[in-house]
Amino acid sequence: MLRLSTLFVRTLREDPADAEVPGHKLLTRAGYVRRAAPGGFTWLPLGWIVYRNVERIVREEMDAAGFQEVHFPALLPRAPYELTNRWTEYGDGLFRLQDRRGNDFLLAPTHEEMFTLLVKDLYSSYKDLPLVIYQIQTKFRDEARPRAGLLRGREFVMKDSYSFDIDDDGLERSYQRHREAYIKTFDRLGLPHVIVSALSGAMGGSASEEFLVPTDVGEDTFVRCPSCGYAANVEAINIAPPPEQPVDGLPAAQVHDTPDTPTIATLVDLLNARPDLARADGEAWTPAHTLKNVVLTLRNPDGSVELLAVGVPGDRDVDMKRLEAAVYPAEPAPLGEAGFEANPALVKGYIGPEVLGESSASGIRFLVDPRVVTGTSWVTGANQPGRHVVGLVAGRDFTPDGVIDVAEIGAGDACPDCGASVEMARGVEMGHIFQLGRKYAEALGLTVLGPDGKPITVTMGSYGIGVSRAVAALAETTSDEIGLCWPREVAPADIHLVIAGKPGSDAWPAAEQLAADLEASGVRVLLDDRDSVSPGVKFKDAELLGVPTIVVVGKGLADGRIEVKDRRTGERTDVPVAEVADHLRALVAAG
RNA sequence: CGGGGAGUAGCGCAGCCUGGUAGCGCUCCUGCUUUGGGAGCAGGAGGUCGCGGGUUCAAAUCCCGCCUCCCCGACCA
Repeated sequence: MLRLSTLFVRTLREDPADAEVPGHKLLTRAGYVRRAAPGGFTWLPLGWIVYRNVERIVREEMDAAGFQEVHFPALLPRAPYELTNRWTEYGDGLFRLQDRRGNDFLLAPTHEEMFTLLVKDLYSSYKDLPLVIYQIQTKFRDEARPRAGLLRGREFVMKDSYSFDIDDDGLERSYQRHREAYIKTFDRLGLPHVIVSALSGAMGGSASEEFLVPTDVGEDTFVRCPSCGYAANVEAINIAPPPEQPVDGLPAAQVHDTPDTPTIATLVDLLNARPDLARADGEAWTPAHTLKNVVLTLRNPDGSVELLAVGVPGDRDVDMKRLEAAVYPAEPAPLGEAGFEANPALVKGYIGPEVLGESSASGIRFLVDPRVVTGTSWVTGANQPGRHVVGLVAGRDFTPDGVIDVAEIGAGDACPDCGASVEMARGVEMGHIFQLGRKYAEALGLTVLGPDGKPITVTMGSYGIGVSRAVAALAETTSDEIGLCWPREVAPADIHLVIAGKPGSDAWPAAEQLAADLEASGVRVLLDDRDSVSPGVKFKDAELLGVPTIVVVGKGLADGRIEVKDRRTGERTDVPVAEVADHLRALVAAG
């Protein structure tokens, strides 16, 4: 039994100044966590109970799925990460340190290498597979900017599991087992979630899905189709290209003077103001009729830098996150003034396809949005200051080097599957299941002997759940204006029992007896037995702390009644004293 | 990495412009009163004013440097 008279907790009346998101404010005000370092948090007793409940649920569901728990050090030597090149590839996000002899170590951001090497160490036959092992371990990432409290720290707890199979079918089965286990896990945690298509990325592999918890404070943006159920991270969505059109009969491209049109908006205004440039179909010009060509630098992991030109319809901007994802592991950056000076063929504000492309004079690789299909006609830069070309037709007047799908996605865009309008929403990435493939097995030499005595390279999957982050996500999604509001299975207690009578009154022994009765039958009780604290304070604290059921022993006792209040709905029920214990046991059993 | 804002008691803030005994609310402690919606009265505790340097008779306050935290941004040609 937890007693508020002795519990190590202090609730705050005011919001902490360094907290921004609602869940973080409440976790701090309710005395669940304290910030201890930039991106690092101390768990207080109530928070730690909730954390361990979340961890227990995750562990139980992993075990139920037949996965086996192991535990690696968080402090690892450099060598394994050198073998996969991640010592350097991970960049500034990796915490590196040295021991007293100057040997390099790291605080692990993930453990693919260690899992792979462990299996290589112990297993050598196809008969040993499939295998899934997991751990629940503190991870370290040197985030450039920790934010939103526990949601994005530099030290956090993650459950990561890895599957090992001899072929793609086996990998698919391991993947599906995780998918099902994750759905059960999130349902039990009481976390609303959306499964979205995610990037398989440059890591290879065919399938990747994220479990997102929808909330405005999430840092991932995803699209959802209300019509067919399609859902995808904006980084992973592939838009459906329009059909190609015949180029025959389209008017020839013409270059026009377009003074004072440094932006798309001014260009469109000018086009519409010029009768001689009226569109053949009689419609007004819109930004969607223009082709905007953005030149970027790409820095490769080996340090080399190349240029890339991206052509997108003028009504859309390049989405930086989608671009980063599309060119990973290279890092994109704007060209900048120096870049324009170094490439005189590029006329700022008037870049057109003629000077772009690997076979052009500039040699700059030129990739276009999927909407720029053969037969589409565009207004775009004429590579001279103050001039644009009208009627430049893809497939006739220019041929890009390829397609890149990095334009911004917006609400109302067509669903790639069914064509209906999609919705946009934000979410927190709570889980990620991912078919890794053979990248790590190849890099680290993980093979097993097959039935024919020949080595088979193992294929792997990796699957994560943010455990500490789940506590924050729960605080974010289940709380309200007055406080936290935990799902029962993760709550620090089942019953928050408030003694609202005067010290020395009947309420005290009655509440003590009820608490003891409940505890004896396995119901977890948080008893507010503080004297010299007014009932008002106790009620406010009960609402703030977020235990799902609040029981008040007070003035109703004179009539033989005890008040039972549902934290979420606020609904109050008066229950006769003789029945209240059974009533509460039934509530708890019902979840 | 760029731009803003901030750092003064455990928490939230004022004071700084115009240099001169460091303040308010909450919390905490003592006593009395109070006990169904963040109580009242009285008394009290609690400070390296982020760090370092400088100017000055005198610096929370002015000047220089640094550190840290929070927010926004990171492309729009």
